[in-house]
Amino acid sequence: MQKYRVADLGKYVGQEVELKGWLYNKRDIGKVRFILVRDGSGIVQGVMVKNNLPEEVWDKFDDLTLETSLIVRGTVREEKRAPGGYELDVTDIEIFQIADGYPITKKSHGVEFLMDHRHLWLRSKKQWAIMRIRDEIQSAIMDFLREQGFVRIDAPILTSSAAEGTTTLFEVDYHGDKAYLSQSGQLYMEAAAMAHGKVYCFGPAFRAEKSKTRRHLLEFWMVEPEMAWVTFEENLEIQENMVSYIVERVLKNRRNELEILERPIEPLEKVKPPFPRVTYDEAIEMLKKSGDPELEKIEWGEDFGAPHETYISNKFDKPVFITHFPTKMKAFYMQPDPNRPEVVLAADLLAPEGYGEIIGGSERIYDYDLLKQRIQEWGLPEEDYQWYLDLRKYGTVPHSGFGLGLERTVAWIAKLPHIRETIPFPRMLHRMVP
RNA sequence: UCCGGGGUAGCUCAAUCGGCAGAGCAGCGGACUGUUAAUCCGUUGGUUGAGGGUUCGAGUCCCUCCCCCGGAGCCA
Repeated sequence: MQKYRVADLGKYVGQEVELKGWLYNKRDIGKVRFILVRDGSGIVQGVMVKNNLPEEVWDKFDDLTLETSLIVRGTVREEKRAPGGYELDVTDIEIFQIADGYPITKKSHGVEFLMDHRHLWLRSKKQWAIMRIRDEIQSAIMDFLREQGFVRIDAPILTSSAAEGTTTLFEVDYHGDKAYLSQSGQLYMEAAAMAHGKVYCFGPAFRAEKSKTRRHLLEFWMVEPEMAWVTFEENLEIQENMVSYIVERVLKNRRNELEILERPIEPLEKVKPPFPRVTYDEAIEMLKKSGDPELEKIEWGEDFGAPHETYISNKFDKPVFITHFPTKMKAFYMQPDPNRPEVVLAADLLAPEGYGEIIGGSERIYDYDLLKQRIQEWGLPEEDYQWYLDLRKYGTVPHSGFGLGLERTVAWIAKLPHIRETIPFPRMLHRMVP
């Protein structure tokens, strides 16, 4: 293992250190040569001066190619001109393996080429920054929920039927039976919430729709908290607190990565509770008055498309909740508004800057008879939902939960044009390799 | 699945009306003591996605197929 890391070089000014890593770039201007070395924690520039180096060390520069693995020794020096503030006066280079013909060069590449080389693209500076922001968001989510008393409960990936009966699922052979890759762990979390009070699952979800947009993956990660004795309003408060905490953590711990991505931080600094709430009815009214003939076509009872969401969210500089959707539009398990049964106690959270829905949540039906009726109305196979109905039979309580899409959250916070760069190895309609 | 755009050197792209397939970068050789995608000089590199057709002649026109990108629907 390496003792010294590029990220910690500030601690070793004036000292000799040994870095183990890869050649990121090199430049040669004659009797002075520069090597950029990355070690996973960061990138540092090493300086080689011909008059100060033994010839055999000086000559090793000629063999270095992009992504050659090496061990570099040198003295750390503070340097204002260097990104990061430190440089290494190289004293020795030990080549581990010369990388011959590294495909990703310093010039521009197209998406297809980069995606074909995703296993190597991950080494690039921006991709490195994105993965570290993703990691910070995941950690922030887990820390927040743990702090709030949630227990992490893992949901199964292989399931016997659709959770919501709406979306297309990936079918797998289950020793002769049909099984499906999970599209949501929610129903299982409802069971677990009756055991632990507050629970969440955090894992992959699968949707087999042939989606081909910048907001969709076939395999994505979702965190799904579920809480007993929590009603609609309290559910929204937890969501806005969690999202605000996530943003705060990224601003605190991943400032450098945001800079690498040239992500403006002012919009993120505004993300503090409470978030604005707009009812579905109000949203329809806003669209009707938008002045855009396409948007004005929408009628009550229709779902929003991406342009509708963008229009609404652009009216606010924070994430915005859209609440009280028509019952017919939403999943079978959502609790109707007691005052208006034609709408449900559900809310979507739209991220700012046109990033669309990052959370979908609701209060769940706790009444046995109503839930049974809904299962029938939605035409779902009742026998598959017996265990789910049991939860309403043995000590039912009001409960609520939500699902937050990790990749969409990363895309928004990192301000990326496409969701495919937010996950290490994206699974898309025409992409399963690498 | 539908609509639109595209496939030319390792990469990113150009090629006028159908008339000798080009440039930048990468690679290779050389110059340069502070470079930040370094710069400068020289140089190698082609089954134009596949198949068929029209033509004296096709990267270019026609037909079939394959692949990619963007958008729609679905949703996180």
